Amino acid sequence: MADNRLIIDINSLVRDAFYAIPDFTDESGSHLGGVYGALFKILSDLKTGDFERVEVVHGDEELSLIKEQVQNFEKLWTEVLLELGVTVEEGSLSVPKSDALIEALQNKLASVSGGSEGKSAPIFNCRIRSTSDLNEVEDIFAKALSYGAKKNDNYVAFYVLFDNPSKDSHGKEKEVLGVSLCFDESEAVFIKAENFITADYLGKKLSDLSEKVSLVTFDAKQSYKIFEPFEIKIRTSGYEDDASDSITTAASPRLIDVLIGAYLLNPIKNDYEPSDVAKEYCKLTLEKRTDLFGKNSLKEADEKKVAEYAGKISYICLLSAPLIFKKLAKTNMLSLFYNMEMPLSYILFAMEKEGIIAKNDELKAYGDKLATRITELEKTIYEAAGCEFNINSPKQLGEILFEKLGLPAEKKTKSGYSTAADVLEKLAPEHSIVADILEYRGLAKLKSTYADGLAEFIEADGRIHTSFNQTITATGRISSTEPNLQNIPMRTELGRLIRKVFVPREGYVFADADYSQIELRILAHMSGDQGLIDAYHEGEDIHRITASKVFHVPFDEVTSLQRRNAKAVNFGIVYGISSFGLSQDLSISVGEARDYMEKYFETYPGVRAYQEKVISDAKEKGYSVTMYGRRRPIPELKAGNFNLRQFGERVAMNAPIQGTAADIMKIAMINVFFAIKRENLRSRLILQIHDELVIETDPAEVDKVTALLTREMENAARLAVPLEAECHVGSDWYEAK
DNA sequence: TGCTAATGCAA
DNA sequence: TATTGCATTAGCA
Repeated sequence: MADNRLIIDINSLVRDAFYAIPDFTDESGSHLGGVYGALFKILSDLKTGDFERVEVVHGDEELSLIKEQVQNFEKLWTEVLLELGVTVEEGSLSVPKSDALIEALQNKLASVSGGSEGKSAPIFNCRIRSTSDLNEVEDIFAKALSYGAKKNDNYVAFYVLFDNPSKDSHGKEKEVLGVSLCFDESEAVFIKAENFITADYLGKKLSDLSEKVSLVTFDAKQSYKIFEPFEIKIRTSGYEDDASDSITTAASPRLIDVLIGAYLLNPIKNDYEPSDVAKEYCKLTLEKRTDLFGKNSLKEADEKKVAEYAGKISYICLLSAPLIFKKLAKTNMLSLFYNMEMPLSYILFAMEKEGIIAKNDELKAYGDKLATRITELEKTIYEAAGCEFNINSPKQLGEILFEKLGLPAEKKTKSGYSTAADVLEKLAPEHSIVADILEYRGLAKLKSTYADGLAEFIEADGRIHTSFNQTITATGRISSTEPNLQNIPMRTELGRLIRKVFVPREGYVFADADYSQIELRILAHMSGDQGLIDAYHEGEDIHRITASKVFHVPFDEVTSLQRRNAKAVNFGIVYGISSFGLSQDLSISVGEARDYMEKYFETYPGVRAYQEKVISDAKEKGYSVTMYGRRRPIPELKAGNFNLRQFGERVAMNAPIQGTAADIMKIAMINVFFAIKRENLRSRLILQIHDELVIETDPAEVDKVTALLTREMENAARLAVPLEAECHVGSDWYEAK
């Protein structure tokens, strides 16, 4: 076996450490930058990875800031090699891994850690006080106004503190406990919401402040529950991708959400809390909310601790905002931040607030219908098995099928037999119990997750208010939780019927529009492959056209099998397919799958070239990029493990496509939302399902809204191929889709 | 009670 | 051994 090398590209390593993409942290999670961070990263890679040699390469660097660091690093590395007695040849800084190397690097680390890049002491240089005196509060807001109104980058930080939700119901109504403010680094104040100081009052104060002052907070979407930023209040225009220099010298005050900023700078971090921003950007340690208060009501907690917690968050926002701003500018994501994500955060809030009606009675009736059949199936299954057992337990089910009934066991999982649907489907001819189990599984899923699950989320207004999360996905999509309304069944008729319980308000209808193959169209655009681009200009059925070209048959003579295969390849390409994966999907041999892919790439050579380019760029930079500059760090590309690296390559191919689709949908949402506002319509955007938008529509506005929706979606971006959106109207979600 | 694995739903 | 998510159930510490 060839030797395992840890190849270090100084430029990208230093650049990544500098931008903290991917996350360069020490054991405690504190952010490390520059040479110190790079050294630390190499050491941890060396210790954890299975390497025999280390090789250092570097290229030209344009940014002087990074160039300097690269030179520093190179000097340092050469010193280490000299200490070890390794001869340094021109252009080849390669050295075998040894304990001596690790020790020498650790000594270097210790010698540079005393410098400016070492960790600073975690101290909050900020007094925090608390008040609920109306006069005093008026005075504080007046001071904030006079400070913030002087300059647009005189930020005033605030944080709206909500209580924990009461545990009994799913109702998300969380009480406002107060608002902290900080605009002077030496002091933060927590304003308690009590007596004359109501949540409404505080919200009004913030709304007024936002007219003249740049505000910064953590998780703006939550704070919209009490205030409306002035820039949203007066806005009627859609998305504009203005140049970054006009953003940096913004003419009017803006709202800044450091959570969203931190997410854009590192979207692969699991979740962001204020303490994470404190650690990464301010090098301060902030205790986590659950560590301080658990999940109990904060009303029962020590008032002083509560005020300190809220005050510190404002302080962290004030300190981190300029740093996050600078980093967004450096990474060319300012426009993405200001023009796309910030307005979107308000739209998501508005959609959550609007919610969607789900008919409780119908949900219940649907669930009861399922329960009847489930009971029947249980009986049949127990009889066939010869005993009663928990069908929902893969462990017990595996024992029954593969031991008691002696069916041929195929796949194994970590803990036993696999009983996944694709395995069972192959076993179906062996024993009649298998088909019943599959049906049981399907029904049980529908009942637990959808019939029963969704009913739990219907609130007093008869509507389900999902949470749209903007800072979760690695690619820039939004996600939906509590409940997830982005995975309501569609593919089977029985499941699809669930959609009938989602209805618009009395007298209204739904307008539902979805993009036609947006990801494949983006691939055509980004790859610039003329064949694929032409295919989209030729006609409607892209899969048939692809089949025709790939299999060299006339368009009208494409068989349904050929079309199906072409479709699978089209989809697979977007995910960064392997021939094995394709063979699984189509139930064909790996050889045949490889043949299909080869033919596909011959047909669309630009696609292969594009994918290779994307991978090599990502390897060089450590991240891949969407059309709108959104970055997806891919540390896996530097992994020693082959499978992990392969995964990294698939991610590198997929992220720009999925991410660009997400970007375009976000633009469409902004344009749709403000067009509705501009035209004073009563219709409301209520759902987004990645490539689909649902609007609750006043029947009098149907023509206007369907036209608007289709227009804004199709014109959200101008690509080398047309973007197509299909719009349907119906009196429930089933009909409208 | 909290965590992970297995499973399956969507784009 | 196909991308991105979220919810449920079992099973176990």
